[in-house]
Amino acid sequence: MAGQAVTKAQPRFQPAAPDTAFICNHLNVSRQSFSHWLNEVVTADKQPVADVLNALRGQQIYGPKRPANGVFIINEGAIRLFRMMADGRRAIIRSLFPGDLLWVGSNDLQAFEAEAVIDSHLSWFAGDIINKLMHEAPQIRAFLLDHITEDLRCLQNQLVTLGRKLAVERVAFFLTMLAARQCQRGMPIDPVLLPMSRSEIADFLGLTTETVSRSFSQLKAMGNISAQDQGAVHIHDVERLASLADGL
Amino acid sequence: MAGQAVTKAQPRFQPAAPDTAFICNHLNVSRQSFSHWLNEVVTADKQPVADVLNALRGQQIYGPKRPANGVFIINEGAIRLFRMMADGRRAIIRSLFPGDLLWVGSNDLQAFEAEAVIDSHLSWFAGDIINKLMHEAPQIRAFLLDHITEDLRCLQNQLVTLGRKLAVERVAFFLTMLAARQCQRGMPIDPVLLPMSRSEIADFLGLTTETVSRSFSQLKAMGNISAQDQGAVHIHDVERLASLADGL
DNA sequence: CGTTACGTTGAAGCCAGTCAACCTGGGTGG
DNA sequence: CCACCCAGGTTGACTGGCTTCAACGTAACG
Repeated sequence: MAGQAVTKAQPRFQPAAPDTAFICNHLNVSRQSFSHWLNEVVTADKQPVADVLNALRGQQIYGPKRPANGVFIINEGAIRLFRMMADGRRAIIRSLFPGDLLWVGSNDLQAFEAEAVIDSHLSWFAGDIINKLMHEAPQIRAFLLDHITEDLRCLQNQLVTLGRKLAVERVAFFLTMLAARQCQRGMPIDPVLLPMSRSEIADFLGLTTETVSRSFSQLKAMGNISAQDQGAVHIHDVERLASLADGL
Repeated sequence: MAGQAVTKAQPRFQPAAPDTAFICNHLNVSRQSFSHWLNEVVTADKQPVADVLNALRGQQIYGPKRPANGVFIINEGAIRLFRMMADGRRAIIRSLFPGDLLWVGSNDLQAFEAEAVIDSHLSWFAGDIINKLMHEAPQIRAFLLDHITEDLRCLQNQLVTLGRKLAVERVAFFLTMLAARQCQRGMPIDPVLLPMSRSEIADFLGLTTETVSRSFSQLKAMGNISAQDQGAVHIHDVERLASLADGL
């Protein structure tokens, strides 16, 4: 189940910075398509700048054993960022969906691991390429910075949730967030898809599977959500669920 | 107690980007002095690029009412980033000390407030100035990016702490972190200074003042720390405290 | 010397964790 | 095809760690 090496379409994980000549037309594109556009960037001799990676369900994408410096873009699938404590406690730091970015710092080896929740497809941009892109294309720099500050805000929301919210509020927050991200990606909001198990949700919200399950039931009983199967949920009133998540 | 307007030494909170001509010599300086060095950056006509702000204890520095886009640098004092929930629950997201940076995103109004824990002194760099700096001085860009990824890692640590750790482990984590930051800033490690009250620590760790107090007592009883007065703590064995924080 | 804010300690209550039983659906093999 | 297994989800009963409520101690300040 847990990760072997990832299948790599092209074998250059950390190549020397190519002489990039960018297609810097039509840059006023929306957020999620910008990620997609980045994948089209090529060098002067028409070589793609990004490394393409395919990761099967459960495979490790990044870990302490593999220090690096650069940015992943998630094209398809779902990625989880997590950290294990010595005694087996797991904390899921973030879930990444198509269009999301994953920064991997250079300083010291990172304190988290990343693996595929479902079969996924990603691109890797090495640090020096990112540097070059940020230097030569201000729009890309702005995009990357926007994204990283968005990540910060997201983590701040999670901190408030883990620090001060009750179980039901946490689950309500989780569903609201999933719904928001889903429509941010241009998908319909009605069936909110849960591409992860209860124990993943639990480790994400700082709860146990049982408590997550109970909170789901409670939300159903209160008439906030209903579920056909256990991988999809229908939210009756998004506003109401959101204010429930904020303790109102 | 809670914030009036901050005293501003120079009255341009969001000025037009000046024609910056930078002193880009001697850039191989260490982390904390780099922040200090940034304050020395001037425009072509010798005007300082940064806005200087003084904030008294308890004054608000940034809030939802004051949307902006740029970077604060903390020169002196201590700043807390926090979020209030509607019913009064408070979550402290981060404490900032001299040398730390505070990014304020542009997209939508931020979901946190910042205020001075003790009398503080900061610099403000508006978004367009930051942009210009990042474009013209790659070292500054690298420094800023390093700092923001460091922030991310820090928030990730907090998430693990709030999500999966017991009360004593949280306090141990807190003290370890303070100690680390203190020696990162070139200060002696021996008396770890606590420039905040128990209720601040509580809101930072997702606990109550009582539980924080009990955990301190427990750490004393276990022989991990000792305290002369309640604003300074002596850690007997930093390694041991750190591993305690990791649940070992 | 009283007041006030903050910290500590104790006792009781509650929310979420733990343990366990049961259910369901999907895969396997007889 | 059905019996069987197994992993994941739900629900119930009990436990435990943190919160809540409350009393007391202590230091700063007028």
